[in-house]
Amino acid sequence: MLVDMDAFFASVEQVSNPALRGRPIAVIGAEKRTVVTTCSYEARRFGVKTGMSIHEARRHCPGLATVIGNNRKYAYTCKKLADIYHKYTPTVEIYSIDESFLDITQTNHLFGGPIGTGEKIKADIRAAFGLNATIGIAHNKLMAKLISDISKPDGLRHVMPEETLALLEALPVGKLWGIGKGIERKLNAMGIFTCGQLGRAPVPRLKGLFGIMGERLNAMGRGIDTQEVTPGLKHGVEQAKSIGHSTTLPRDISSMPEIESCVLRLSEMAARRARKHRLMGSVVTATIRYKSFNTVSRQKKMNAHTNDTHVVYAQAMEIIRGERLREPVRLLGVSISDLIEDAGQMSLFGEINRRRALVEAVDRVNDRYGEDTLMWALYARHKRPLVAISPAWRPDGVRRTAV
DNA sequence: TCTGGGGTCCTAGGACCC
DNA sequence: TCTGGGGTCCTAGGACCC
Repeated sequence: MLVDMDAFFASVEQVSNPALRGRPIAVIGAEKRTVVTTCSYEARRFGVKTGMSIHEARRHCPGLATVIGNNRKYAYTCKKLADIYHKYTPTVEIYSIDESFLDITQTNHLFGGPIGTGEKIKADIRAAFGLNATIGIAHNKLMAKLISDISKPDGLRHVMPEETLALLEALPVGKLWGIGKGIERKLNAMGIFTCGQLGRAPVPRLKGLFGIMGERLNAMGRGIDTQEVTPGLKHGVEQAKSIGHSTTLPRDISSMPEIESCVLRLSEMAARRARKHRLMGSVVTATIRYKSFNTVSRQKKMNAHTNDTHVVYAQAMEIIRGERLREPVRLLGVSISDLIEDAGQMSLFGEINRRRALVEAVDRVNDRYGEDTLMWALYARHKRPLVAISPAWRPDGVRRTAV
C-alpha cells in the first residue's frame, strides 16, 4: 500500500488558515529566488506546477496566494501520520515527507481487507488533520505507486495481480515510477509509448540503449517489481551515502570573500549534520552553478575522514580556487561523502584533538541555546540561508535538515 | 522579473596495474 | 620499427525521485 498525501504542504496550510481554503495557493521557499514547492488543486487547474518560478506561476494564475513553507508543521504532521500507519502494520517505510509504503500483507484481514484498511487509514487521517490522502494497493511497490498516482486526489484503489496487464496496456511509459523525461524521450524515439509496448519490447534491444537498466525497464512494463518495503532504519540510523547543502544566492556573486563566507557557511551546515549523526566523510564535493545555469561539480578525496567544518571548508575552497570562475556565481554547494561512523577516536595529532574539542564545544552551545549562538567570524555578517524543507525530508536519518 | 534543495544510482572515460 | 587484454578505482555528469 502506498499512502500519498494530496498536495501535502498546500493542504496543511489550507487547514491551518481557513482564509486559504478553496483558493489557488502555492507553498514557496523563504528566499528570494524560490520556486513553487507544492500548490493546491485549485492552483493546478490554472496550470501551476511544482518547480515553477513564482513569476511563471503568477502568469498562469494571477490570483495565486503564496505561503512561505513552515517546516515544523509538515515535519510534525509527518510524524503523527506514521503513528496512524503503525496502527495497521509494523512494516512502514517512510519514503518521503508525504509518502509512505505499508506492507499490509499480514494484517489487512484484521481491518476488513485491503480496501477496508485503506478506508480506515483515510478516515483516521481526515479525522486527525482534515487532510486527504490517496491510497494505491497492489502486490508490489511499483504498482501501488502507479495506482496511487492515477487515483489522485482523494483516491483509494486496489488492483489485483491479474488486472495488471490490462491496466498497463495503454498507459504512457512516463507514468511508471523511475521513468522520467529523459528515458521516456528515448523510448518514444524507438517507438515505445505505452507500458504494454515496453513489456513486449525485446530485452536485447532495450539493453542496447539502456545497458543493465534494459531488463528492468522491460519488467516494469509488465508491472513486475521486487523491491521490499523496508522500514528503513538500520540500528536506528539510516545509512546515508552523502550529506550536503547547497544554496542559490540572493544575487549572483563574483568576489572571493563573498564566496568564501558562503562556502564556510555551507561547510558548517553539512559538517554539523554529519557530527549530529556521528558520521565522517573522506570526500568533499563542491558545486558551482554559474549565472548561465551551467553547473560544475568537483570532488576531492582526503587522506582521512573528517567532520570538522574547517577541514571540509579548506577542501571545498581548494576545489573552487582551482576553477576559473568565468561568470558570476548563482549557486554554491558543499557535500561530504564516503561516510563512515565517527567512533570518537582520539587522533595521534594533538592539533586534530584540539580542533575536535573546539567544534564539539561549539555544537553543545548551539544545541542548547540555538543555532548560530556561536558562529565562525568569516560568515557572521551573513544571514543563514533559511533552508526550505525538502519534500525528500524524513523524520529519521540524515535527511532531517532544518526543522 | 526565469529556472529550489535534498538525495541515490548509473555511465563513460581515463589512470593505473599486472 | 607501431603499440594486448583484463581488471579496478576514480571522477564528472546526468537521470531520476520527492
